[in-house]
Amino acid sequence: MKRIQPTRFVFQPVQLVRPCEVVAYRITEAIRSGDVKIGERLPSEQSLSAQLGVSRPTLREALKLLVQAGVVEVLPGSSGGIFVTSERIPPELGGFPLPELPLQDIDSVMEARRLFEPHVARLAAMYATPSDFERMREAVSLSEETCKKFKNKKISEEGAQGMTLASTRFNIAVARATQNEMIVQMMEVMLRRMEMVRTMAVHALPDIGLSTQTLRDSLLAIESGDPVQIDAATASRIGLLESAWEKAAGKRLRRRTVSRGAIAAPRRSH
Amino acid sequence: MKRIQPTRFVFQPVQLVRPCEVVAYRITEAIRSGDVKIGERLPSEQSLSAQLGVSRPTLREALKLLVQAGVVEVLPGSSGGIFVTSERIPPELGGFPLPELPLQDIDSVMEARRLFEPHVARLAAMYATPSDFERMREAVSLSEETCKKFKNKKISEEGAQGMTLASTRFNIAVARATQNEMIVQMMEVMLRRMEMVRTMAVHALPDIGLSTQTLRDSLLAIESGDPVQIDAATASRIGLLESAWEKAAGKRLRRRTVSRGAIAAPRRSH
DNA sequence: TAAAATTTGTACGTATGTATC
DNA sequence: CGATACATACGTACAAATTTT
Repeated sequence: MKRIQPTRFVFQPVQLVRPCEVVAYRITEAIRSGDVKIGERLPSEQSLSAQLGVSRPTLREALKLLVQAGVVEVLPGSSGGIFVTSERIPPELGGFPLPELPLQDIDSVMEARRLFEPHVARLAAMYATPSDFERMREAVSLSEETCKKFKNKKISEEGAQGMTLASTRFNIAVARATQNEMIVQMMEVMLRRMEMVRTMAVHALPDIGLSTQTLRDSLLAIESGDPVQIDAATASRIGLLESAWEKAAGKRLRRRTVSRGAIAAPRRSH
Repeated sequence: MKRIQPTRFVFQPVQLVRPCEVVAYRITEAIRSGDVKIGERLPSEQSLSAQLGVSRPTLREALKLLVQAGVVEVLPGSSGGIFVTSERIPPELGGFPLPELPLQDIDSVMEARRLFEPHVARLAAMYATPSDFERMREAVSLSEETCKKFKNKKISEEGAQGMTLASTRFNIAVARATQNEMIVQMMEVMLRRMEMVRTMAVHALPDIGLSTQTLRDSLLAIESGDPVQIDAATASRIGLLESAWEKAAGKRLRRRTVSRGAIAAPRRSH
C-alpha cells in the first residue's frame, strides 16, 4: 500500500480559556464600551452570575482577577457590592479568546479598518438613534477632556490610555448605531486587535489635539449623513494612527490603499 | 446613605467551551476550508496534539466526537492514521465559540455580508496568488459537480450540503486571497453565522444551477479585477441567497440596501 | 437599641474533564 | 489504550458585615 503523505497543513495551537477569564473579559468589555461607568455599582454577585450563566464561585474567581487588576472594588454589606474603580484595563485581561495574530501582521489590522469602518459609519449614519449619538458624543468628550488635561504637557501613560479608551468607545458606539449585531461582533473582533496597536502608537502621536479633532470630525460627518464626508473623516482618523504607528514601530506599513468606488483614496506623500 | 442603583445593563450569558470541542472545531475548519480533502490522512496523534498544544487524550476525545459524527475514521497500524471520510460536518460540531446570535437577527448577517464582501473581493483581486485562484476554482468546481449530480432531481440533503460547502470554501478562498489575516478572521466569524442561514435556505433555492452560475461569475469578476464587475457579481450572489432565505423563512428581510458611493443616506425620523 | 434585609465571604461535596503514567 | 491523580467548576449552605427599619 502506497504511503499517503501526512498533510502539509499545520494547525495553529488552541488556547484554552477558563470560564472565569471569559467572565472577567465580559465585564471589562462593559467598562470599555462605557455601558458601566467609573464609580458605578454592578449588579449583585447573585444577579451577575445568573445573567452570565455561571456559578457564583466562578464569578468570584473572575472578580478576584479584576480586583487584582485594580479595575473593580468589592465591598461587603447591605450597601456594598461591586464598584468600578478604574477604566484602565490591563491588556492581559483581554485578548485571550482570540487566536493569536502575529505582531508582524499589524498592518493587516489597519488595512481591515480602512476596508470596514467607512461602510460601518455610513450605515450608522442611516440608523443611529439619539442615544447612539449620545454615546458617540460622550466618547468625543472624553477625548477632549483628556486632551485638555495634557495640553502642553508630555503625554503620560494615563493620557495615552484615555485617548485609546475614547477611540475605542467611539468605534463601539458607531458599530452599535448600525443596529446590526453581526457588525458589532465583527467590530469587537477588530478592536481587540486594535488595542494592541493603539497602546503602542498613541505615545507617538504627534498631537493628541489633532487626534481629538479627527474624532470630532467623524462625529460631525456621521451626523451630516453625507457619505463622502464620512469616508474622508474616517480615512483621516485612521491615517493619523497609521502614521503614528509607523513612527513608533520605525517601519513603514505596506499601506495598501483600499480602492473604493470612484472615490480615490487619499494618498499621503512621503 | 443614598441607595446606589445597580446598573441597568444586562450581561449576555457566556457559553463555556471544552478544549476537546475547540480542537474538534479546528479540525472541521481545516476540512471546511478544503485544506484537507476527503480521503486524506491527517498528521499522527502525536504530531497533531503537539501542533494544537493539547494533550493526546484531549485530542483523542476530539477525534471521538469527529468519528461519531462520521467526519473522520481512525485506523490502527503502521499504514493507519486519521483519515477524512466526509465533508459533511454536523452543525453541532461548530459554532460554539461565539456568543449566541438570536435567529431573528439573521438579516443582520446578510446586511453585514453586503457591506463586507464586495470590498474583500476587490482586495482579493489585487493580491490573489495563483494558488488562491486555484482554491477558488476548486470551490466552483465542487459547486458545478454537485449541480450536475442533482440535475433534474429533487435537491437532497447531501446536495444542499454540497452547495453550502462550495460557497463557504469560495468565501474562505477569497478572504485568504487578500493576504490579510485580520480579514480572514472576520470572514470566519461571519461564515460561522452564515452556515446557519445556508442550511435553512439552500433547500429553498429556486435553481442550484443559478447558484453555481453566480459563484462562477464572482470568480470571473475577481479574475478580471474590475471593481464594478466584482460588486455586481457579489451582490447578485448574495441576493440569490437572500431571496431563498425569505422564501424559506416566509418573511421578508429588512433588506437595507447598503448605500454605496454618492447615494444620499435616507434618515429615519425618530 | 434591636431586628430585618441585603450583600459579600467561606466552606464542603460532587461531578467532570484533563494530564500523567 | 487504559487507569489513576489532579485541577476546575458547580451547587448549596451557612456565616459575617453593614445599612435600613
